[in-house]
Amino acid sequence: MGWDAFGLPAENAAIQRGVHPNDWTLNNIRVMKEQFRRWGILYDWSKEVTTCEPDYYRWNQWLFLRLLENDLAYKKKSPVNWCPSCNTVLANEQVVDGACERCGSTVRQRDLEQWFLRITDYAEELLAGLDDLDWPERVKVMQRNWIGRSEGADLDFALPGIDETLTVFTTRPDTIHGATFMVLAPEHGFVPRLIADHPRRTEIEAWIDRVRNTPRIEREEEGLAKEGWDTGQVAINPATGEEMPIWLANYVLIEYGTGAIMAVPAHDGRDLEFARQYDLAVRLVYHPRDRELDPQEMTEPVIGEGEIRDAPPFDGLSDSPETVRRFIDWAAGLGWGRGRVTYRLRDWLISRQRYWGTPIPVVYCEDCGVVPVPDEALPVELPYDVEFTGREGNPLAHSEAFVDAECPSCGGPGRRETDTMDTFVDSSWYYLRYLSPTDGERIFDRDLADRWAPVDQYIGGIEHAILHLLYARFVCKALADLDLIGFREPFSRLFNQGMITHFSEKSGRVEKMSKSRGNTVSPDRLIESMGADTERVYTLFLGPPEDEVEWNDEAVSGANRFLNRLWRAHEALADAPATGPADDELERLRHATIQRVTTDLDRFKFNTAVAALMELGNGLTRSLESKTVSRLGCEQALDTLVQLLHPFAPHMTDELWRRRGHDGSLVEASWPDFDEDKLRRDRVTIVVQVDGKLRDRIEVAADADRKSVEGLALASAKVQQHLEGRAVSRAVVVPGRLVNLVTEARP
RNA sequence: GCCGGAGUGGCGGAACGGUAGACGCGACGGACUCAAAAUCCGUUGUCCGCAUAGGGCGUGGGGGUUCGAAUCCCCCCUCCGGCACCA
Repeated sequence: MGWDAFGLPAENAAIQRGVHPNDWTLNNIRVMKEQFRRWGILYDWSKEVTTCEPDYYRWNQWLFLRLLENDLAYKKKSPVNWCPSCNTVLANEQVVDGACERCGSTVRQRDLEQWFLRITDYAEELLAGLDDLDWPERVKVMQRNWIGRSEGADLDFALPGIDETLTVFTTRPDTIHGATFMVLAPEHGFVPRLIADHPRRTEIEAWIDRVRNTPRIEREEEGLAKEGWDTGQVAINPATGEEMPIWLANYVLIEYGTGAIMAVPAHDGRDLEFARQYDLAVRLVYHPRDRELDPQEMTEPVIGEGEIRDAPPFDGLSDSPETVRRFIDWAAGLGWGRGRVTYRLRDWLISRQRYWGTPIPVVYCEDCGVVPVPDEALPVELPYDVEFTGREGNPLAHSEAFVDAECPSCGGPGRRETDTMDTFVDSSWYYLRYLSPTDGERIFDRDLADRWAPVDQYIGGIEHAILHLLYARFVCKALADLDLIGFREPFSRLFNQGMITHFSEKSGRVEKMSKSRGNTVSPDRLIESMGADTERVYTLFLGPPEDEVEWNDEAVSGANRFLNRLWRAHEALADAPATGPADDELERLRHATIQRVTTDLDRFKFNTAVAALMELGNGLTRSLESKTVSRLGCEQALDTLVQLLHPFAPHMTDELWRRRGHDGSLVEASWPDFDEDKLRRDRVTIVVQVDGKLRDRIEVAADADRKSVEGLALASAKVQQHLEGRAVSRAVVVPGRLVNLVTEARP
């Protein structure tokens, strides 16, 4: 069990209620442990880990230093996402629709110097590795989308006006003959020189400023109007030798590719829209085969069809990956292009301007610069005595005792880094610490790690699809490259549990059950009234665990009735007869239930496992009431039921187990086995169909051969009635299941 | 727009290509009770039908494959989720 205990909620509680984050967190852990106890949830507490303890976060710092040594951690100034409410920067993955993933505030852009981890070095492996993981498809798809690989080429364009070469990234180098203008992001490095002599320079600069300061959410908004300026400069199209005007526009993003594009309006919707808006030339490369298009009139780009014309030696080629490849080879041969793959994934921003996290272990020295804290000096501990005001700025920065530090290199005066790490760093490797949680010498025991990890079965919510799960994969690969572990993927199999939803009085809708929505059902009260076993059985019976399921307060009684019936069944055992005619039937059901529950548990189908247990319970109850099964048979059925039910309802089953006279706890008892022979029946019910429609059911000996089953089916009066004298042309016999009689004159 | 997932009774949900609706909730009828609760028994997809006789129709819609389709294939609709001015 691990407590992912650092993070903003603790610090916000401190600000709002004046409780220290450390006290608040440790108290929450205590309360939650007690809750687990009441639920009957079992963990191996000797493997407990708490990320906010120095014992743990010291190894976070140690890991950071290794990444720093290997150039996988670095600091740079760049535009970053700033949440004004949380008063900290956020990683791209923590910005959802332009808003803070945690609090929902609109995120602003700020230029700040921040620490990053070089996850982009692993983009290709993170993408390729997904194919071999036994993970839900949707999680893999989300990661693929997030990594955003695109294959294409870098192409060089001469800019005679400023004596530079402009490189653009394009996935369609095969359309270069149709490139009629260039577009740069307003932030592109060449822009100041390109517009230096522009007659309306100040206007352009004002516009650039406005675009830069547009909040991310607005700039990414759908249907945002395209705006641009002609720089008055030109680039030379290396394929045609022609001059092309260079424009600046808000639809080109500095973060992607090279921050500049070649615009091919005939074959790109965005470029076409821009060309029409500013009356720029349009030239077709791929001409549709079935119609003539006037480039000056066309309103839709030509995509994925047509053949190349007026671009020797490529004339006649169709739009295909092979054509793209030939263009790349051609450009490469002439020296103005080369194949390249780009990714949407950005490096992981881990700096946080908050107190309740792992201090980043570096010291700034005027003489030596950025100096890592030596391993022996770890952990850099969080000071307890800090003021929480809620004002902007990290409380750590106001703690002189923390900030003042000696330079580890020269011994001179230094200033400690006050940024703390994103809590996703804490959770990116914790599974390795589980193996040796108290080891004071090492981050983890490599031998144990290589023996136990990767994790065979991981369980988590979909909300971690591109956060925790991507970071943990990255850190695993980095650890492997640092030769600290011998595997490159942390979690072999992943299961996504669904959310529990419930009607919310506040919104009048069925929503995710959460405290903030005020639609929670207190497990404590339910446990109080019906017991933890009812709570557990019902929760598992709700529906498939991977689905979103709605909590139904009324349906809980079903689980409660089931358990009560079982208890009464135990009390009724004494009245069972010595011998019973239906012993075999209950015995068969008992074995069938063992089989069903065992396989259902393996498949995580807890809802159908509970259903199977209820069926055995019903069978037993009926037997006891009708007194058709011997006492021994009933006792066996009850014992098996109690054993199979134990993981679902541990408290009551353990009690019943003892009352039945067994020694010890069911936790230590073995799982029941089923006997194939006992599953067999002597006589089976066979369904008879005529032309695929159910017409009758017949009883036959289980080992009856096809011919005799067919004969019995034909002998059925109901079947004869439906055949109406038509001849049977074919009989499909599925042993033990059905007979389908196919007639000649079928409709 | 691209990609992924899902549509089954009044409700939650079951169904290796082989009896659609297991199991549970709810509802209705009955037993017990002075009464209620609890408990127990029965009915409960829908339509025709006096029927607890028989039959028609039924797994979002339309085609197809098959002796047989909720399940496999194609097209469409709706909902949920991810990505999206990504060159």
